[in-house]
Amino acid sequence: MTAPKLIKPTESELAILQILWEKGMATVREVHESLAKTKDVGYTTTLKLMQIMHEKQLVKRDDSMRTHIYKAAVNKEKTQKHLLNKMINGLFGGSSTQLVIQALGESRNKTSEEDIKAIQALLDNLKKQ
Amino acid sequence: MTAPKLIKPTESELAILQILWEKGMATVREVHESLAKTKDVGYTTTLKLMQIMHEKQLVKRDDSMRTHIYKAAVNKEKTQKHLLNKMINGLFGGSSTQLVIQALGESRNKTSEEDIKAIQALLDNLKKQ
DNA sequence: ACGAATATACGACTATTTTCGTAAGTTGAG
DNA sequence: CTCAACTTACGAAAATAGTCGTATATTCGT
Repeated sequence: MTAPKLIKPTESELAILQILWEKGMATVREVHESLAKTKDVGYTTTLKLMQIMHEKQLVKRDDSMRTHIYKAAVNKEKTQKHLLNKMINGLFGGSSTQLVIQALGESRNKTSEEDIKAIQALLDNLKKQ
Repeated sequence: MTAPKLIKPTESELAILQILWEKGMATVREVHESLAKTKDVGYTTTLKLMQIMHEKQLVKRDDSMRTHIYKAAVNKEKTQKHLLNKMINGLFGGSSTQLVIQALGESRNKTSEEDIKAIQALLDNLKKQ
């Protein structure tokens, strides 16, 4: 049992997970530099956050070297699904399609050909039922 | 200026807004009974929360009677959009379609004929561009 | 070898959110 | 009228989240 049952990252933790998912693995410094682009925060704050995440088992780390290497310990898709479900239940009365409708309305501009095809495929699949 | 610029209800506040959106208007007692169905919380807790929400302008109230009547002061769709965007940016790398794909995969069962049509229409619209 | 730069650990302070006890006023049944 | 039930207001404790200063250790360039 390595991963936590209930995935409940805070907002800051999510920002860090985001970066780790993208990079695969990273040092505190790397994560911090990335964070610092959009948020004004001290290095030790990032460090502390990542240490807490380690305690909570949200991230794994290799501390065999002086500079520790971190990686996400929770699955990206699982986490997305989990939080998406929470939002669907908490904000869209349990209707995932209601959320989809809102979200599609949201994508004013950049919806790629492939994305549309992917959605169409899912939709066709739903139609069959 | 009645409504707050930035809509940032907490989780508990969201639960209350949810109820107010559904009921239209309600007393603290009504909201509390509704909340109490799924969460074990004291009456004065609900009351306090609603008072805070009033300060924050998240709800309006008619206090001309002893028992005050509350109603949501923020628009449901606006709030949904706002939080959806936050999730899209914070968890789906800014890609709303990525979220849609996840969400559609989520709707295992209950996707009504109408819902599918609505989504199809939006999709057709996107295709044209 | 020495000092600057950089790393982790850790405690503590701040802020926010959630919780509820208690006080005090109002209402309504009998 | 009187008391029990109910209401709002308020303060403050408890829980959670985010912040960073400082101590200490390690590394590296010169």
